[in-house]
Amino acid sequence: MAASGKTIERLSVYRRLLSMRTFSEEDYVYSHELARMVSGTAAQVRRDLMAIGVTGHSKRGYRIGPLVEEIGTLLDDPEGTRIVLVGAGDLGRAVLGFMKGRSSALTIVGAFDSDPAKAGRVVHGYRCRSMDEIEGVIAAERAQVAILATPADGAQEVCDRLVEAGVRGIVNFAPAPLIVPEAVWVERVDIATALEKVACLIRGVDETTM
Amino acid sequence: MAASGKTIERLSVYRRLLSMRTFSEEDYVYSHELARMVSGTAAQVRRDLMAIGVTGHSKRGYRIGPLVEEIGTLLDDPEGTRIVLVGAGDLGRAVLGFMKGRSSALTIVGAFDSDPAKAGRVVHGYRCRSMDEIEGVIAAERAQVAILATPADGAQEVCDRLVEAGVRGIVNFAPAPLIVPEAVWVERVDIATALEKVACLIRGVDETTM
DNA sequence: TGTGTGTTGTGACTTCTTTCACAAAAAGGT
DNA sequence: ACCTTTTTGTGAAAGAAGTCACAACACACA
Ligand SMILES: NC(=O)c1ccc[n+]([C@@H]2O[C@H](COP(=O)([O-])OP(=O)(O)OC[C@H]3O[C@@H](n4cnc5c(N)ncnc54)[C@H](O)[C@@H]3O)[C@@H](O)[C@H]2O)c1
Ligand SMILES: NC(=O)c1ccc[n+]([C@@H]2O[C@H](COP(=O)([O-])OP(=O)(O)OC[C@H]3O[C@@H](n4cnc5c(N)ncnc54)[C@H](O)[C@@H]3O)[C@@H](O)[C@H]2O)c1
Repeated sequence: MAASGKTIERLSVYRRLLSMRTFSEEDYVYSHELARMVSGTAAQVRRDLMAIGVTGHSKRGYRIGPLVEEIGTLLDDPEGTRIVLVGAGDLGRAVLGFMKGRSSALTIVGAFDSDPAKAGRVVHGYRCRSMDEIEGVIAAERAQVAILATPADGAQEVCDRLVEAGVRGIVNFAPAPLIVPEAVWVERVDIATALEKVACLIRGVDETTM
Repeated sequence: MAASGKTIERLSVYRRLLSMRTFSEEDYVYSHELARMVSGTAAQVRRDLMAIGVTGHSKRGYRIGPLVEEIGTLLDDPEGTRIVLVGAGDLGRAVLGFMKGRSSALTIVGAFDSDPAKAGRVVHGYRCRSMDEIEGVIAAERAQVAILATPADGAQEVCDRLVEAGVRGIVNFAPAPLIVPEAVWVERVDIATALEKVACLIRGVDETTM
């Protein structure tokens, strides 16, 4: 029942890929089909599904409905996850557009920016608020997670405020170190690193095939 | 000398963190300082640096200048990496803004969008072009890498064109499977997965401390 | 009923990654 | 000159992740 970080990531992807196409009550999927979608192996998919106790049928595969539901019981907080976004620049706008209209366990409960010109503006349906309000909103909404999309300068300071206000997980887009207490989880999303990795790996495909 | 994917990612981060602050010819950094910045361990940092043959000094640490340079010889293609961006929506704009003005081994050589209304528009200094031109630009510029920032629908089709035109690495933001030949490297960047992972991990911190 | 085919579930194995732990090196003080 | 402190470099151990291989099962069709 204990799923590792890697498994959690893949389960999230399986679910999204399955949810994208409509399926009926009696649709099944094979481990090798999921594997192909994520460029993995069938054995790995079966291990992942084993980790959350999902069981399939020989010769038919896994029933999609229960599979999606079971992934949900692992990934989704039954009380919902409430998220604040800090930094309503280009990237913040993209994230808001992306989150908009997803009926899911993840809800944006506030978008914040330090720029007074941004306060009050509505971005993709979310009203941008002043940073002064952020502690209040986090407390009132009991937000557990923050998306940090400010420039690197000042990211640590914003981070400290978020943690102090009760946030326990941060998705960090800023290319800054972010020092946090142990109880807080930081997930770095780094486009520059992704590009550099790809650029590096496509040279020398022979060695380091990973 | 063979660096794994994980090591490459961390080296990229070390370099960026070091490059952010100015340093003089004789500045040194300790493995534990780098470790703190990436929430890792000193031993791991030393292993990473060992992988690229960088050597430090007892009691003084690693000389920053040569370290940054040596990371560069691993990560950077000496001929430069030329990148095309497909999908000049919110996310594409954010990426263009992010890439703009970085004097680095990574260069955006074209931005493309299927929306005729977008063609000709200039985004963060990059002129958005019609999809008709993409094969020509990839060939003329010898672009090796693409950033895919279109909706999931049609992502596979765009991907096929990119691969056919000669692209060998793709950073994929679209929540779509992307089936590619073995010789092409796809790096998925997935905000939804990052959020779900954080949301999942901050519950149950006791178990699965990874 | 029996045979053939294709898939799951999983123990065992392999490979990759991280951590541990300590000798050796360098610097500073006395 | 010697001792103390701090840090590197790395072999060895531990741990995590991924792969293999195959028994067990389910279905199809004769
Ligand atoms: N755009 C990308 O693809 C990309 C990729 C990786 C990382 N990033 C990073 O994400 C961050 C945001 O990128 P962007 O393109 O949206 O930049 P941006 O300049 O368009 O937006 C930044 C926003 O943050 C606000 N801000 C600045 N300081 C703040 C503070 N202390 N508190 C609250 N809000 C503050 C600004 O007012 C602005 O609206 C940057 O750190 C960037 O390096 C961006
Ligand atoms: N915004 C985010 O934070 C985020 C996060 C994860 C994934 N994504 C994904 O990134 C993609 C882009 O997001 P966005 O917010 O920029 O969306 P968007 O709708 O703002 O932009 C998409 C752009 O792609 C263009 N486009 C559509 N089909 C195309 C095609 N076949 N060829 C070329 N261009 C095409 C559209 O004209 C539009 O300009 C989406 O797949 C989204 O799911 C976004």
